[in-house]
Amino acid sequence: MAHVRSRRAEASAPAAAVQQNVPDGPLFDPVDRDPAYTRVAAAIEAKILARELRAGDPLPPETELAQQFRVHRSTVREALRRLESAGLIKRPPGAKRMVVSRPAASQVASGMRHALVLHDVTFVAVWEAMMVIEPEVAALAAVRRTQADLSALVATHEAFKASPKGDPHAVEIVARFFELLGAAARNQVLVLAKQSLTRALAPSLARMIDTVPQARSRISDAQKKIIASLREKNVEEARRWMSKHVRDFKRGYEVAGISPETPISA
Amino acid sequence: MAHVRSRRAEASAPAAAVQQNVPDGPLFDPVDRDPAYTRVAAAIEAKILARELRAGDPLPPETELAQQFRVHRSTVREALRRLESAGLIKRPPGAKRMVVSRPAASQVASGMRHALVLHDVTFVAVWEAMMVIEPEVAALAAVRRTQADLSALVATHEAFKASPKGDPHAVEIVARFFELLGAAARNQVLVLAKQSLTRALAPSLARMIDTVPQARSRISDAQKKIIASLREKNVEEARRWMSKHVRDFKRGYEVAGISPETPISA
DNA sequence: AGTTGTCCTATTGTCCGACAATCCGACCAA
DNA sequence: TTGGTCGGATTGTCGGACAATAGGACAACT
Repeated sequence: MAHVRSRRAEASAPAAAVQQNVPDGPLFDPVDRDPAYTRVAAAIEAKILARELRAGDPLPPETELAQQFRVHRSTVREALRRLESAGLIKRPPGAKRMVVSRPAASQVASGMRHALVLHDVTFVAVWEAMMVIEPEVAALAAVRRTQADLSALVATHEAFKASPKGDPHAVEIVARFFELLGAAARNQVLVLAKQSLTRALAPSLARMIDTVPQARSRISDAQKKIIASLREKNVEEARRWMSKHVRDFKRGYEVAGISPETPISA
Repeated sequence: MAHVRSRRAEASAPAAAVQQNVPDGPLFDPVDRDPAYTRVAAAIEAKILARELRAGDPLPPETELAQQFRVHRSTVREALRRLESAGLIKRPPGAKRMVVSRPAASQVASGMRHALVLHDVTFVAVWEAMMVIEPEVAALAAVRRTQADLSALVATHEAFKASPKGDPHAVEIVARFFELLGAAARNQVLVLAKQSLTRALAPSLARMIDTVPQARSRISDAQKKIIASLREKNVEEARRWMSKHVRDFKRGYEVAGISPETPISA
């Protein structure tokens, strides 16, 4: 395995190219100089996106990859961390080799949550997005829901009603209700987007529910009405009640004295 | 720096713990055994999300991190690749040290695109999501747009009209139009979601525009109408025209003879 | 004064080589 | 069938090394 000690040559060749007067813009483009681990990662990523490597396929062992790419194993490993974090590969619990995988919804959601948090996105911004998406999801769900969807929603609704007063779990149940609704809407894209929003909102929502006494009953009521609308496949009602439901969140914040400009917390 | 050769001890201690009969659920939780690079990454990530490390702050040099965490530099580097791919840290072009950063919108979008592609999400699914989001974004934009937003939109619209027939660039201009609209709506969350959708749709959209002769003029027309609605701050019209605009995309696909079930391509 | 060349140091990118822990399958004993 | 034991394959981690580059300081040149 030959040492790679030729970066200078690689970099200076283009810079020494013919020079001419060019009216506008920079004369040269910045020369490509991404590290090997980036290229290795990109190469593997490309094969995955092109389906040459399918989800579930085991990746060749690190040593072999190193030989093929003509880089050191450490370099390969850095590339693998890249892909791992992107959710393109993962290690099944208790397995040795890495396998190709499809990014889990939760992974995408958490990526978006990070972005929202670090960009100081406020509660209203997320809420506004929910106001846009959720009612339409409910409408879709009213059309497409199966019996199984209904049962799952009912079960979750019951779980919420049964959850004790100060239960920190309650928010998770609310979140699950939203997720099930997304599933019933049969649209993976919206599910992904929704999930990100719910997850981002969850922590502050928890505070709100604990603070506002009426919150629990209002939520429970809305859930009941939404389920009923879905059962009757009443699109308009589903949309309307979900709208109300989400709007209530903001009201809850106001009642709790939390500013709408509160940034999403980590 | 001491070698760490004690994984067995660490792992078997809990497994050797007291055993008792427990009625339900597994007797033991799976023992934590994530590799060091994961923990290092998690530790740094936590500090970033907690704002102890702010965007722009330079990360300590790898050697120093290695000393602090008591791990080898290679291990630190693997952790850094993780964070890098998550967009939490990056290297400013031509800099040496890594700096803390906030995940760029484009990064989140490309993550979601990967997910959509690998989950075989179809064109209709993305289109449906656009039908949900875009009209509302247009409505918001009609309320919040500034003069500058209008100018930018107009400029892009002109660019689209001016783009030559077979220009593969045209789609990018269409995408930009959508992005500007998102910016005008002043909601970062929706911008993020939108961007993912547009990006995911772009490649197949390109094929459609090239195939369907009327596509260009219809798009141009819709853009004009949308801009006009924003100018007048006419919320209803904005929503209506955007709805039409997006609906047209699907029509274009039908005319082009592309199945709505076509999966999003890479 | 502005440009260019030289030298140093801090830090990254990459490599080499090594070894313990673990997984896996095969093979054997009870 | 169930429960050891054994060897090979592969990962996680480490120590250690060196070239390449960024950034700064400072002298030399025009």
